[in-house]
Amino acid sequence: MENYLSVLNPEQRQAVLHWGKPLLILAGAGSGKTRVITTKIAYLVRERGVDPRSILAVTFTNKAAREMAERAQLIDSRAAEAMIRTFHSFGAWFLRRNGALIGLDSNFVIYDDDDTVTLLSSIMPNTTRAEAAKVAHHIARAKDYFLTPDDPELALIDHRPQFRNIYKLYEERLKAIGNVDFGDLIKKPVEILRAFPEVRQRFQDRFQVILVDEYQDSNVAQFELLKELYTSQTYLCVVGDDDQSIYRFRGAEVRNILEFPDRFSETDIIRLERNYRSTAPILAVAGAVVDNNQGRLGKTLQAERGNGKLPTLVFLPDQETEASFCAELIEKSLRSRGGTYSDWAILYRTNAQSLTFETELLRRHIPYKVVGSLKFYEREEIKDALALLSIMVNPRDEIAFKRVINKPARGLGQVTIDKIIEAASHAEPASRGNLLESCRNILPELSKKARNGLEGFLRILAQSRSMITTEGDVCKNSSVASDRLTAGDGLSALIVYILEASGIAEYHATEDEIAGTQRLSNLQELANAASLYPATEEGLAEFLEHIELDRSLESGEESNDSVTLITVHNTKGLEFRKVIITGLEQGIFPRDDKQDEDLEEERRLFYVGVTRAKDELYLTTCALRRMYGRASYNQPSLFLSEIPLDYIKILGQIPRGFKSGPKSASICDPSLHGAGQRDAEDGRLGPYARQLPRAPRTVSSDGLWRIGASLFHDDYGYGQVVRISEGPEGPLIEAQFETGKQVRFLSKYQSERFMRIERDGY
DNA sequence: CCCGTCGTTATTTTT
DNA sequence: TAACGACGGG
Repeated sequence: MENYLSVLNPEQRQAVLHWGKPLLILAGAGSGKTRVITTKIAYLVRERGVDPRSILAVTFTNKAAREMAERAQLIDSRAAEAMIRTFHSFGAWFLRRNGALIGLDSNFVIYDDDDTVTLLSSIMPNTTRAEAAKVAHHIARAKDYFLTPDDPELALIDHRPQFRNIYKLYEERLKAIGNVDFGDLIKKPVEILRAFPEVRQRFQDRFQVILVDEYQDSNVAQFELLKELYTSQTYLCVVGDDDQSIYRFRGAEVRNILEFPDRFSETDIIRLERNYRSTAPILAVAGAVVDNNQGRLGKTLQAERGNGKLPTLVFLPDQETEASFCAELIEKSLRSRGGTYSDWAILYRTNAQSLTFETELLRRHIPYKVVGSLKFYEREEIKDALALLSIMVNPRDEIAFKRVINKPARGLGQVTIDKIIEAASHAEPASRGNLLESCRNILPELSKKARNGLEGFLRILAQSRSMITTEGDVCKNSSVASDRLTAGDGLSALIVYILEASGIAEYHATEDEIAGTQRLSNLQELANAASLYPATEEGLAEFLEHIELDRSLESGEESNDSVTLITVHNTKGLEFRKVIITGLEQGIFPRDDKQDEDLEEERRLFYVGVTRAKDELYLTTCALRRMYGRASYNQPSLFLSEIPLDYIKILGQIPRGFKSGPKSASICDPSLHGAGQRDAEDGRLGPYARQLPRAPRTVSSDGLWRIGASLFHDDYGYGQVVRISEGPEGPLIEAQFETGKQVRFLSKYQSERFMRIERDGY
């Protein structure tokens, strides 16, 4: 392990060894960012004598947090004691310990977006769920931007005067219930740190080192959290890539990273620009497009892997042809050049686009998997099961209560349920809001049928409770007559019991029979997942928190070889040997309502997609697309026109009016581009202009080509070099093929695709 | 209680 | 277009 620093390149090593002033590491795609962070954690513990418990490393995904912890521990096992968590998991950890200061019980349950919408619906009677969802979205954004209901800036999120009141009401209800939403996991800790200096002091003393990964995705509230934890004694290091900030619509604030050097004085900046993932032509395309963004710190990726295949841009008539083109491309490639299905990923902007690909791949028996569409925890049966568990943890959870109190039907109508909730809200302070207690009190008033049903429900919950307050295996003695589900260890036995006894299992088993669904097996899967947790109060709370905060499903069936269908957003952090980015049309990607900052974000999204590719990149665009039952003729994506023509190989019919990017050598040479009308628009052409125009050459400056030289190309057949010019990217070769195709390519990007068949004398 | 039909409604989604 | 939820007839 003494050599763990020697595997780093100079910039990486500099980033690892850096200490003192705040540090911003601008880590380009594929530049070994994770290696740097993990090595840095280990280095701090090992060489700088930093107590691992004083290190706080925050990420955005559980996957990233896990990977970071694992890899740091591989270098130094003491790193296990560092606090490596997601922002939200850190917030939950903080609130369980300090929430009491603002009247939050430690047994809170974390509401997901769906629960939030349900709660809002109950606050806003006579509104549709869609409307409630919109308000919920706005409240979530407000929290992301650290705005309270009385903040004047709230109008920037939702200008309607009643929004403020609804938000306030929502906060009151959430507080009465004793639960929190995702936004609270960040916002409330900040409020506590601000209101209680002694708490702030404690945390500032504890965390001497703060590392933040994917900093470009942080929101305003998260920035505020960092500010509260930060002192001049703290070593703060953030890592990110402004070009990969793609979650603005969820409150991510790219300015956090852009303005980091302004917010923390004397910031050092280290750029990691060596890319170990993609070949040069792929990075050239990525760079050419993202360079059109104004709001960026700027960096240029260097391809450590060197040259490779030129990316291909394909013009297609419609989405069916697009799907069959992709399928054929994959099949042909596998046949002629080998490789596996899992080398391939088909990327699209919106989930709806996956359908055509699925149909086509299915038809051709090409194995595929759709990433991200599995919404396991949003399924009705799973939400039912979680609601039962939530009530056990927090008997004030009215959303969970309403969900399962009359499911399956126990003869409890809307009126009775409202009465129970109403009574609970007026109870003595000690049991205020406690719905189970309220149920007990109301029993005498009910009809026989309703009373029996409710008594049965309470008995089941009481029995479940007895299973977790006592030690260990008592659970297995309490099994129910039926055996739809199989109980495993620990908490799974409790879940199986409560699902069977409550009738939820039966309810969904019936549903399975009718609709041929897999609900029971989903419930079984949930129970299985719980077997890792002890059947104790803490185990149950931990299980629920884990589920709320980590919804990525690690399904065990990842081993089979298949093509990946995935939205561009979902590809972040992933890589594939061969990537096809589809639907590159104006209106789809980018959506045509996007302007300014939103357009720049779409461009970053395109950049993310392109930089996923290791070896081969294909871009497809359709003239006609049917969406939502409407056919529309779309222009090729703006981003395609930002790619210099000589950076790509083009297949299919180029629509008239399509122009390639302005910054390549080709566009700089007026003789190649008639009017060169873009030049005037683009001020950045200035520096290049001085190199132009240049006299036509007969021999390229690198000596590889001369006019008249013969060459061969896989797709275009035989041809001749007709023009040679020198651009800022080196010699630019223009060739005329027998098929009539005229192609321009940069000499330095010539691959095996442009084969010289007559050796020049140079 | 079950099934068919109509109407609605469609970005992206780490937590 | 197509998928899903709400509602009403049998």
